[in-house]
Amino acid sequence: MQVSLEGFILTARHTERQGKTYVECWFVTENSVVKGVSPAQQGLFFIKQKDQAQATTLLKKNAIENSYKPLALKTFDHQAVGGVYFDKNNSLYKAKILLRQHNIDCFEDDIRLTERYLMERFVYGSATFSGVKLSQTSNVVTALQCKPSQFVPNFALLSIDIECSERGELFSIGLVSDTYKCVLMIGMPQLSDDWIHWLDNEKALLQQFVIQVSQIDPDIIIGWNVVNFDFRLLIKRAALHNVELSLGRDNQPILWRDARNEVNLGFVSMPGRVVVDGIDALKTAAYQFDNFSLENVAQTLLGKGKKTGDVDERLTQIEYDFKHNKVKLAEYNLQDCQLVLDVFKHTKVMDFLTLRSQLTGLELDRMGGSVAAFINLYLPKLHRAGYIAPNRPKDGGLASPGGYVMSSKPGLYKHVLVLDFKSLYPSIMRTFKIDPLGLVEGLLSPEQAIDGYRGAKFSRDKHFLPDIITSLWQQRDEAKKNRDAARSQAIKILMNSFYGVLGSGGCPFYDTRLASSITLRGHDIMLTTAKWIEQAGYQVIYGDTDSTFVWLDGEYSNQQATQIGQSLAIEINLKWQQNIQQNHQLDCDLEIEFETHYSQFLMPTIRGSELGSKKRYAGLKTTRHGDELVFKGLETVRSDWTQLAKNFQLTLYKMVFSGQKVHDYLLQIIEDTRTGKYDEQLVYHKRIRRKLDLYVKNVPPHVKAARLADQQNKISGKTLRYQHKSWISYVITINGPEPIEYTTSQIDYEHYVDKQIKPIAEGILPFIGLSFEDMTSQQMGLF
DNA sequence: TAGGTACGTGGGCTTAT
DNA sequence: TAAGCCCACGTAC
Repeated sequence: MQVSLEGFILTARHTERQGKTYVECWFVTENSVVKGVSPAQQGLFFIKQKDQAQATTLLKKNAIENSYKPLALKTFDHQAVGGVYFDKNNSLYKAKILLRQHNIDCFEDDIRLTERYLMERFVYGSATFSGVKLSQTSNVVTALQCKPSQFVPNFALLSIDIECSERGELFSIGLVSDTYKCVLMIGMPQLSDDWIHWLDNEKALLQQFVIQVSQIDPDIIIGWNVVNFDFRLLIKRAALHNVELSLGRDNQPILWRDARNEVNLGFVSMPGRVVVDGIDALKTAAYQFDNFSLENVAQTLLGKGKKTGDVDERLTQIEYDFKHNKVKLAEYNLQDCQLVLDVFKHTKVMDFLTLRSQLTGLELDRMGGSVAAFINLYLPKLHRAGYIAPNRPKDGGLASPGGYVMSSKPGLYKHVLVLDFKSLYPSIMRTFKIDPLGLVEGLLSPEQAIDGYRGAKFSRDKHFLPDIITSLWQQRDEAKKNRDAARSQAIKILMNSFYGVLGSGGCPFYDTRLASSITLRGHDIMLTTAKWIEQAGYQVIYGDTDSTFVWLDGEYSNQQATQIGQSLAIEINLKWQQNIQQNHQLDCDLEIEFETHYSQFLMPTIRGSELGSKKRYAGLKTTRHGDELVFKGLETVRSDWTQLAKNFQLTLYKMVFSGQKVHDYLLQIIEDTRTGKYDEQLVYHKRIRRKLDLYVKNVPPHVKAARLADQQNKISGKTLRYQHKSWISYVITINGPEPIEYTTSQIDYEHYVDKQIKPIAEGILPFIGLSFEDMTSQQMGLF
């Protein structure tokens, strides 16, 4: 029976049967879940036609089955290529290794079969698919055909969370969806709510979990660190008890893969279901939290969530409850599942991931992947233009410069305006037709081409990126108009990733001329814009990459300042249009806009110098809704400064901006610090970004503290907590840094006065004619 | 299971004195 | 022991 349906691809993989390879996709349709199986597919890569004889001989000698076909395609250096085709994935893999060993270039040999299958059909996430169904009730479609679509289903989400002992023995598993909740708990049945299912032992728990998931039949399983904690442990315990974790659809087993270069990182996959971790998902959607614990995220976003003590305390509590109060543990377990579900709903992060998938073809559970997204979008178009992708540079390629950061003019200012270019790099790529194919074609006919930098020339009409960006830009404007934040965000991130990808040696299209033609054009735009603003009679005091800070010397009302900002923006936009039409005969897509009016603004100097600082400033922003203090780069916004320093800086700047005297406050805070009034604000938090034993050349304070902590943990038989990448909280004592959980020495108050208060005071006091040294030495004299 | 560069700061380590 | 270099971290864009 022939069918045609619309669906969204949950998972796609290739399978082999009788020496042939098939693409197998699981689709969620409007009211069913369908497995589609394609006709037999061949994997392929390309080689230069001149290498064909040697390659064919080598493959034959090694008995690797293949077929070769010359194609009307060429490399970026204009050499004709042919495709080498394989029925079996393993043959392709062996072939590329063999040919590489004999220095024969293979192209696009790392594009996987399923990815190529979908991208060459321009299928990204959604698909209209058709094929043959065996019966009315079957959920399998063979002879699959796919076409692009925009269909989005309602995904069935299931939130899971496990509780276990410190040694990793399972206690319980919570499962919560919109319509169902339960906790599977090991223990003798006792009087309790019916959502608690009692199981005899760990093996029974795991078996029941598989049954439960199969019955709930979710499309997407979510949780908090669910892959690298929950599933990692579930898989380990299942192996121990010889339980098959057939959690996929059609009872397919779940698969675990360790990341290549990371110890504590792995991935799960299973046909027909996707596992999405809340932490990864929020990070991908550009959410930022100081601390990605579920408690903190739920508290920040939803204003709810339980208060928990430190990790040790929590583990002890769980183990205690498992012995003495299982119902309480079950409730706790359930609550975490519910919180994750609530966070997903609140942030609409699945909407974001779905849109990202539709824009890029990346799977829902694929994090990062900017290069892959670029390839998915670009490669099919490139092939149709007669080219294949080059290989990524072996040595990472030549470096390219980044954004232009102006020297700043330090000072305490009134009325500083910030003008920003909207999406500067994408707009440069649009305007100046920056594009990999465009570079190849531009160099072929340089006389009509657009000048780039570092010898680049870009074709005026043969290119893809400018049009892709233009289309995305329009879609984003549309999304903004419809107040569709998830869509707007997904598009913004994708647009901004294009530059990063072209500037990354990990991308096959990397070319320093592409990246430099974007960034160096940015330099020129910044400098020229600043020049025009000065010609208009204002002073530019700073700028970074796409922003320009303009000082209005004099007295202005908010309205007047805004007026000036807006007319400056209009004037500059006009000038750029004229300039680019005149010099390049191109339409200008650059757009500067008036962003902020700071009624008070501090541009500090570099510490211990007269020179203006970069990437550090503070200002009092005036908006319709009132005043707001903004800090950039300064201690207040740095997670590795103490709360004491942050509170001090905030108060001090407020006082200075409002013209208050700071003398008494400064002396008071120093005295209060010394007398122990702020002891709980003296903690440093810092990440330990490497493994603890890799710090050999010099041992920074946070590493010293971490080593002390783990020495103590070892002595008292506790788990070592700092050996791999981790976070440490510590204080500085008269005996040096000590971890907060094992602080024994007296706090070194002079350290805090000297290293947390003094530098912050010295950052701003000189601008109001004061000196920290003078103010405090008078005080010292009194003692 | 490959987005980037530019920058400031503190502190340890090495070296010249 | 002061100066300079380099490492480590976090941040702006």
